[in-house]
Amino acid sequence: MEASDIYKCIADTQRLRILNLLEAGPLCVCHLQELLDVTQVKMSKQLAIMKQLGLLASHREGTWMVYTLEEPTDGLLLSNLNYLREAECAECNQLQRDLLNRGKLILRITGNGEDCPEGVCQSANCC
Amino acid sequence: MEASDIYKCIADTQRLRILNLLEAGPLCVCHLQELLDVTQVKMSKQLAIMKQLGLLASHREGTWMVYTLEEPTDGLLLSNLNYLREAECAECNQLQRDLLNRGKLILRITGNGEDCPEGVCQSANCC
DNA sequence: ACAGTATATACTAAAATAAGAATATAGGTA
DNA sequence: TACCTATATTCTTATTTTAGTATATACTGT
Repeated sequence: MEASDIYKCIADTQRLRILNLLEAGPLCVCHLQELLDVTQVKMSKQLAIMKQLGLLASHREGTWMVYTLEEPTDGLLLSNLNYLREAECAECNQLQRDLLNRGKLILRITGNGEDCPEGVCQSANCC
Repeated sequence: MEASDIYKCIADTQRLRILNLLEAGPLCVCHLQELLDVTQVKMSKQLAIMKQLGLLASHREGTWMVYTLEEPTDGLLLSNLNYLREAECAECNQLQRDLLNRGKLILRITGNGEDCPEGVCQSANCC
C-alpha cells in the first residue's frame, strides 16, 4: 500500500475518525453511524472505500455488518493514530472524544440489554 | 493547523517529495524543478499551495526564490517524514533517492562553480 | 411468502483539484 | 532603455471527489 493512499484516506476527517474508533475494537455500521452522526449512505460509502483500499475487513452477523481494521494494520496508519491521540488540534480532540463516546455507547448497549453483534461487545467484555 | 490539511498536502507525492527535500535544507525553485523533473508552472503552484498553508517560507535572492520549511516545522509533518524515510514502499524509496540526488546536485553546483543562492549551498558547506 | 431492519449500490448533480497555455512580474545586466 | 532569467499568476478545461436520492440486497422473524 502506498503512503499517498493512506494520506488521501485519512485526509477526510470522517474516515480518520472511523479508523480511530475501529482501532479500539470492531463496530457495526449502525453504531459507527450513531457515533459520527452521519447518514447511512455516507457511512456505507466511506467504509466501502476503506475496505477497497485494504484498510478494513468486515463480516456479517445476522443483519449487521461488523467492521474491523485489517490485520496486520498498516504501520503508517497506526503511527499517525498514535501521534494524533496525543496531539493538540481540533481533530485530535475529536478523536479523543470519539473514544470516550465509544465507551459510553458500549456501556449503554450492555446496560439496557440492547442487541449488538458479538465482536463489538466482546471487545469491551459486555455481551 | 489541522491534521487533515497536512494529510491533504502530503497525499500528493510531489508535495511530499518537496517537503522531504526541504527538510534537508533550503532549495530554490529551479533546483526543485530539476530534482523532481516537473514544469516550472507546476512547481510554482505546488510551492504556493504549501506556503499558503503555512508549511513553507520563502525569500528572494536576486532572481532566485529560495524555499525553506517554516519554523517551527509542524510536528505531524516531521513525524511522517521520519517514518517514511525508514519505511519500505515505492514512495518511500523515492524519498530516499531524492535525498541522494540532492547531495549530487549540490556537489555538482560546487564542483563546476555554478551560481546558486547562498542558503542552498551553505546547508551543504559548498558555496 | 411477507414485512421489517440493516446495509450496499447506482445514478446524478455539485464541488473541489489538477493541468496547461498564455501572460505578468521582478531582478539582473548590457 | 531593452533584454534575459527566474518565478508567479490568470484563465480555461479536464479530472476527481463528494453528496443525495432512489433503489437494491441480505437476513430475520412472522
